Amino acid sequence: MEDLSLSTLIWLRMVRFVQNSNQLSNDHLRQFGLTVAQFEALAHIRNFQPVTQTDLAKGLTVSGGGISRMLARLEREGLIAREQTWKTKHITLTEAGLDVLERAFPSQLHQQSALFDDVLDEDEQRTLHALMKKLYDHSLAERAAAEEND
Amino acid sequence: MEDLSLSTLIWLRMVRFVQNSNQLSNDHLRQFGLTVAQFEALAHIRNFQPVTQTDLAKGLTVSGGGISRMLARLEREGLIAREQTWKTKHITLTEAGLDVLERAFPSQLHQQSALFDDVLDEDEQRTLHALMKKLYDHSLAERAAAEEND
DNA sequence: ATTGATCATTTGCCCTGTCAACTGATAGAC
DNA sequence: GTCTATCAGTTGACAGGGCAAATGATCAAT
Repeated sequence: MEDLSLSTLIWLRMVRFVQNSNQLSNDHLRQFGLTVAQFEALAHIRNFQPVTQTDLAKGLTVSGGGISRMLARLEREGLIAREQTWKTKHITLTEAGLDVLERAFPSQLHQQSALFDDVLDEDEQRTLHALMKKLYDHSLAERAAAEEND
Repeated sequence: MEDLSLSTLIWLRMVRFVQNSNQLSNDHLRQFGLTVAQFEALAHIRNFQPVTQTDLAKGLTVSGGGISRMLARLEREGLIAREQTWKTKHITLTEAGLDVLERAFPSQLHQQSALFDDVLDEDEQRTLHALMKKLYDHSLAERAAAEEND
């Protein structure tokens, strides 16, 4: 076992934390018949509807293909509607979609926040937020740079 | 758009950062014909071989089913060997597996570390590491608690 | 009007990953 | 010795997601 660098250790903890957190969210959302990805898609649609698939894909950072399939499932289950105008499809929540989102939203956000609030005080959260912003912005720039020379 | 709590903002940034980072790693590892998951599996096997599938699954935090499939692919490509003794299978790297791992390892670790080293100094990394440890440990405890009452 | 270029979306093929049901093998209990 | 509980691993059905090739629809130039 080689000795890992500090950044590698941070990376490992972060990946595992995100995995655990997603797992917990999935367990929690199961009672509403939703997955984390679906919950996030519904929440994003509610905030931006009507929205095109391309914009939704960007907002959720998934590929066009991925969003197409997920929306097909959500449509099949009657949670969203896709209205085609011209060449783009505009996505909106159905009654059922809004209903399940409103039932799931509060407890999901609470469950999610608790993971942070239970162990980090306000100051620590501010610090973490600032650090994550730096990392996130940098990773975005790297992704953009990778796009360029392809 | 509701105003999101600080913890939710941190969460979003962290998830997106991990996504971006994984994507960058996948792009990088493509030249070696590996995915991030495969890279991590090979690295883990090298450090602990010979190792059983169950232990490997625990080490990588994936389910037994998931590890079974991934190892089947790695075996098909000749990167690992599975030796069955009694009821358990012991996994080791093949020559080819060790070779590709040793070619990919340095640049992958470097690429990975750069994401942190480029924007965070030593102090910031120590702070982040400490915060992530708290979060990670807490998420582990929560997962354990969820297991209990099922 | 026809031909192309362009953009949104879909689809085939693949990898990752979960869960639950199933197979095989071993170890005890009788 | 047989029967059963248990444990390692596999497999089917599914969701999530990537990439690349194919569709479809619009728009611009001829």
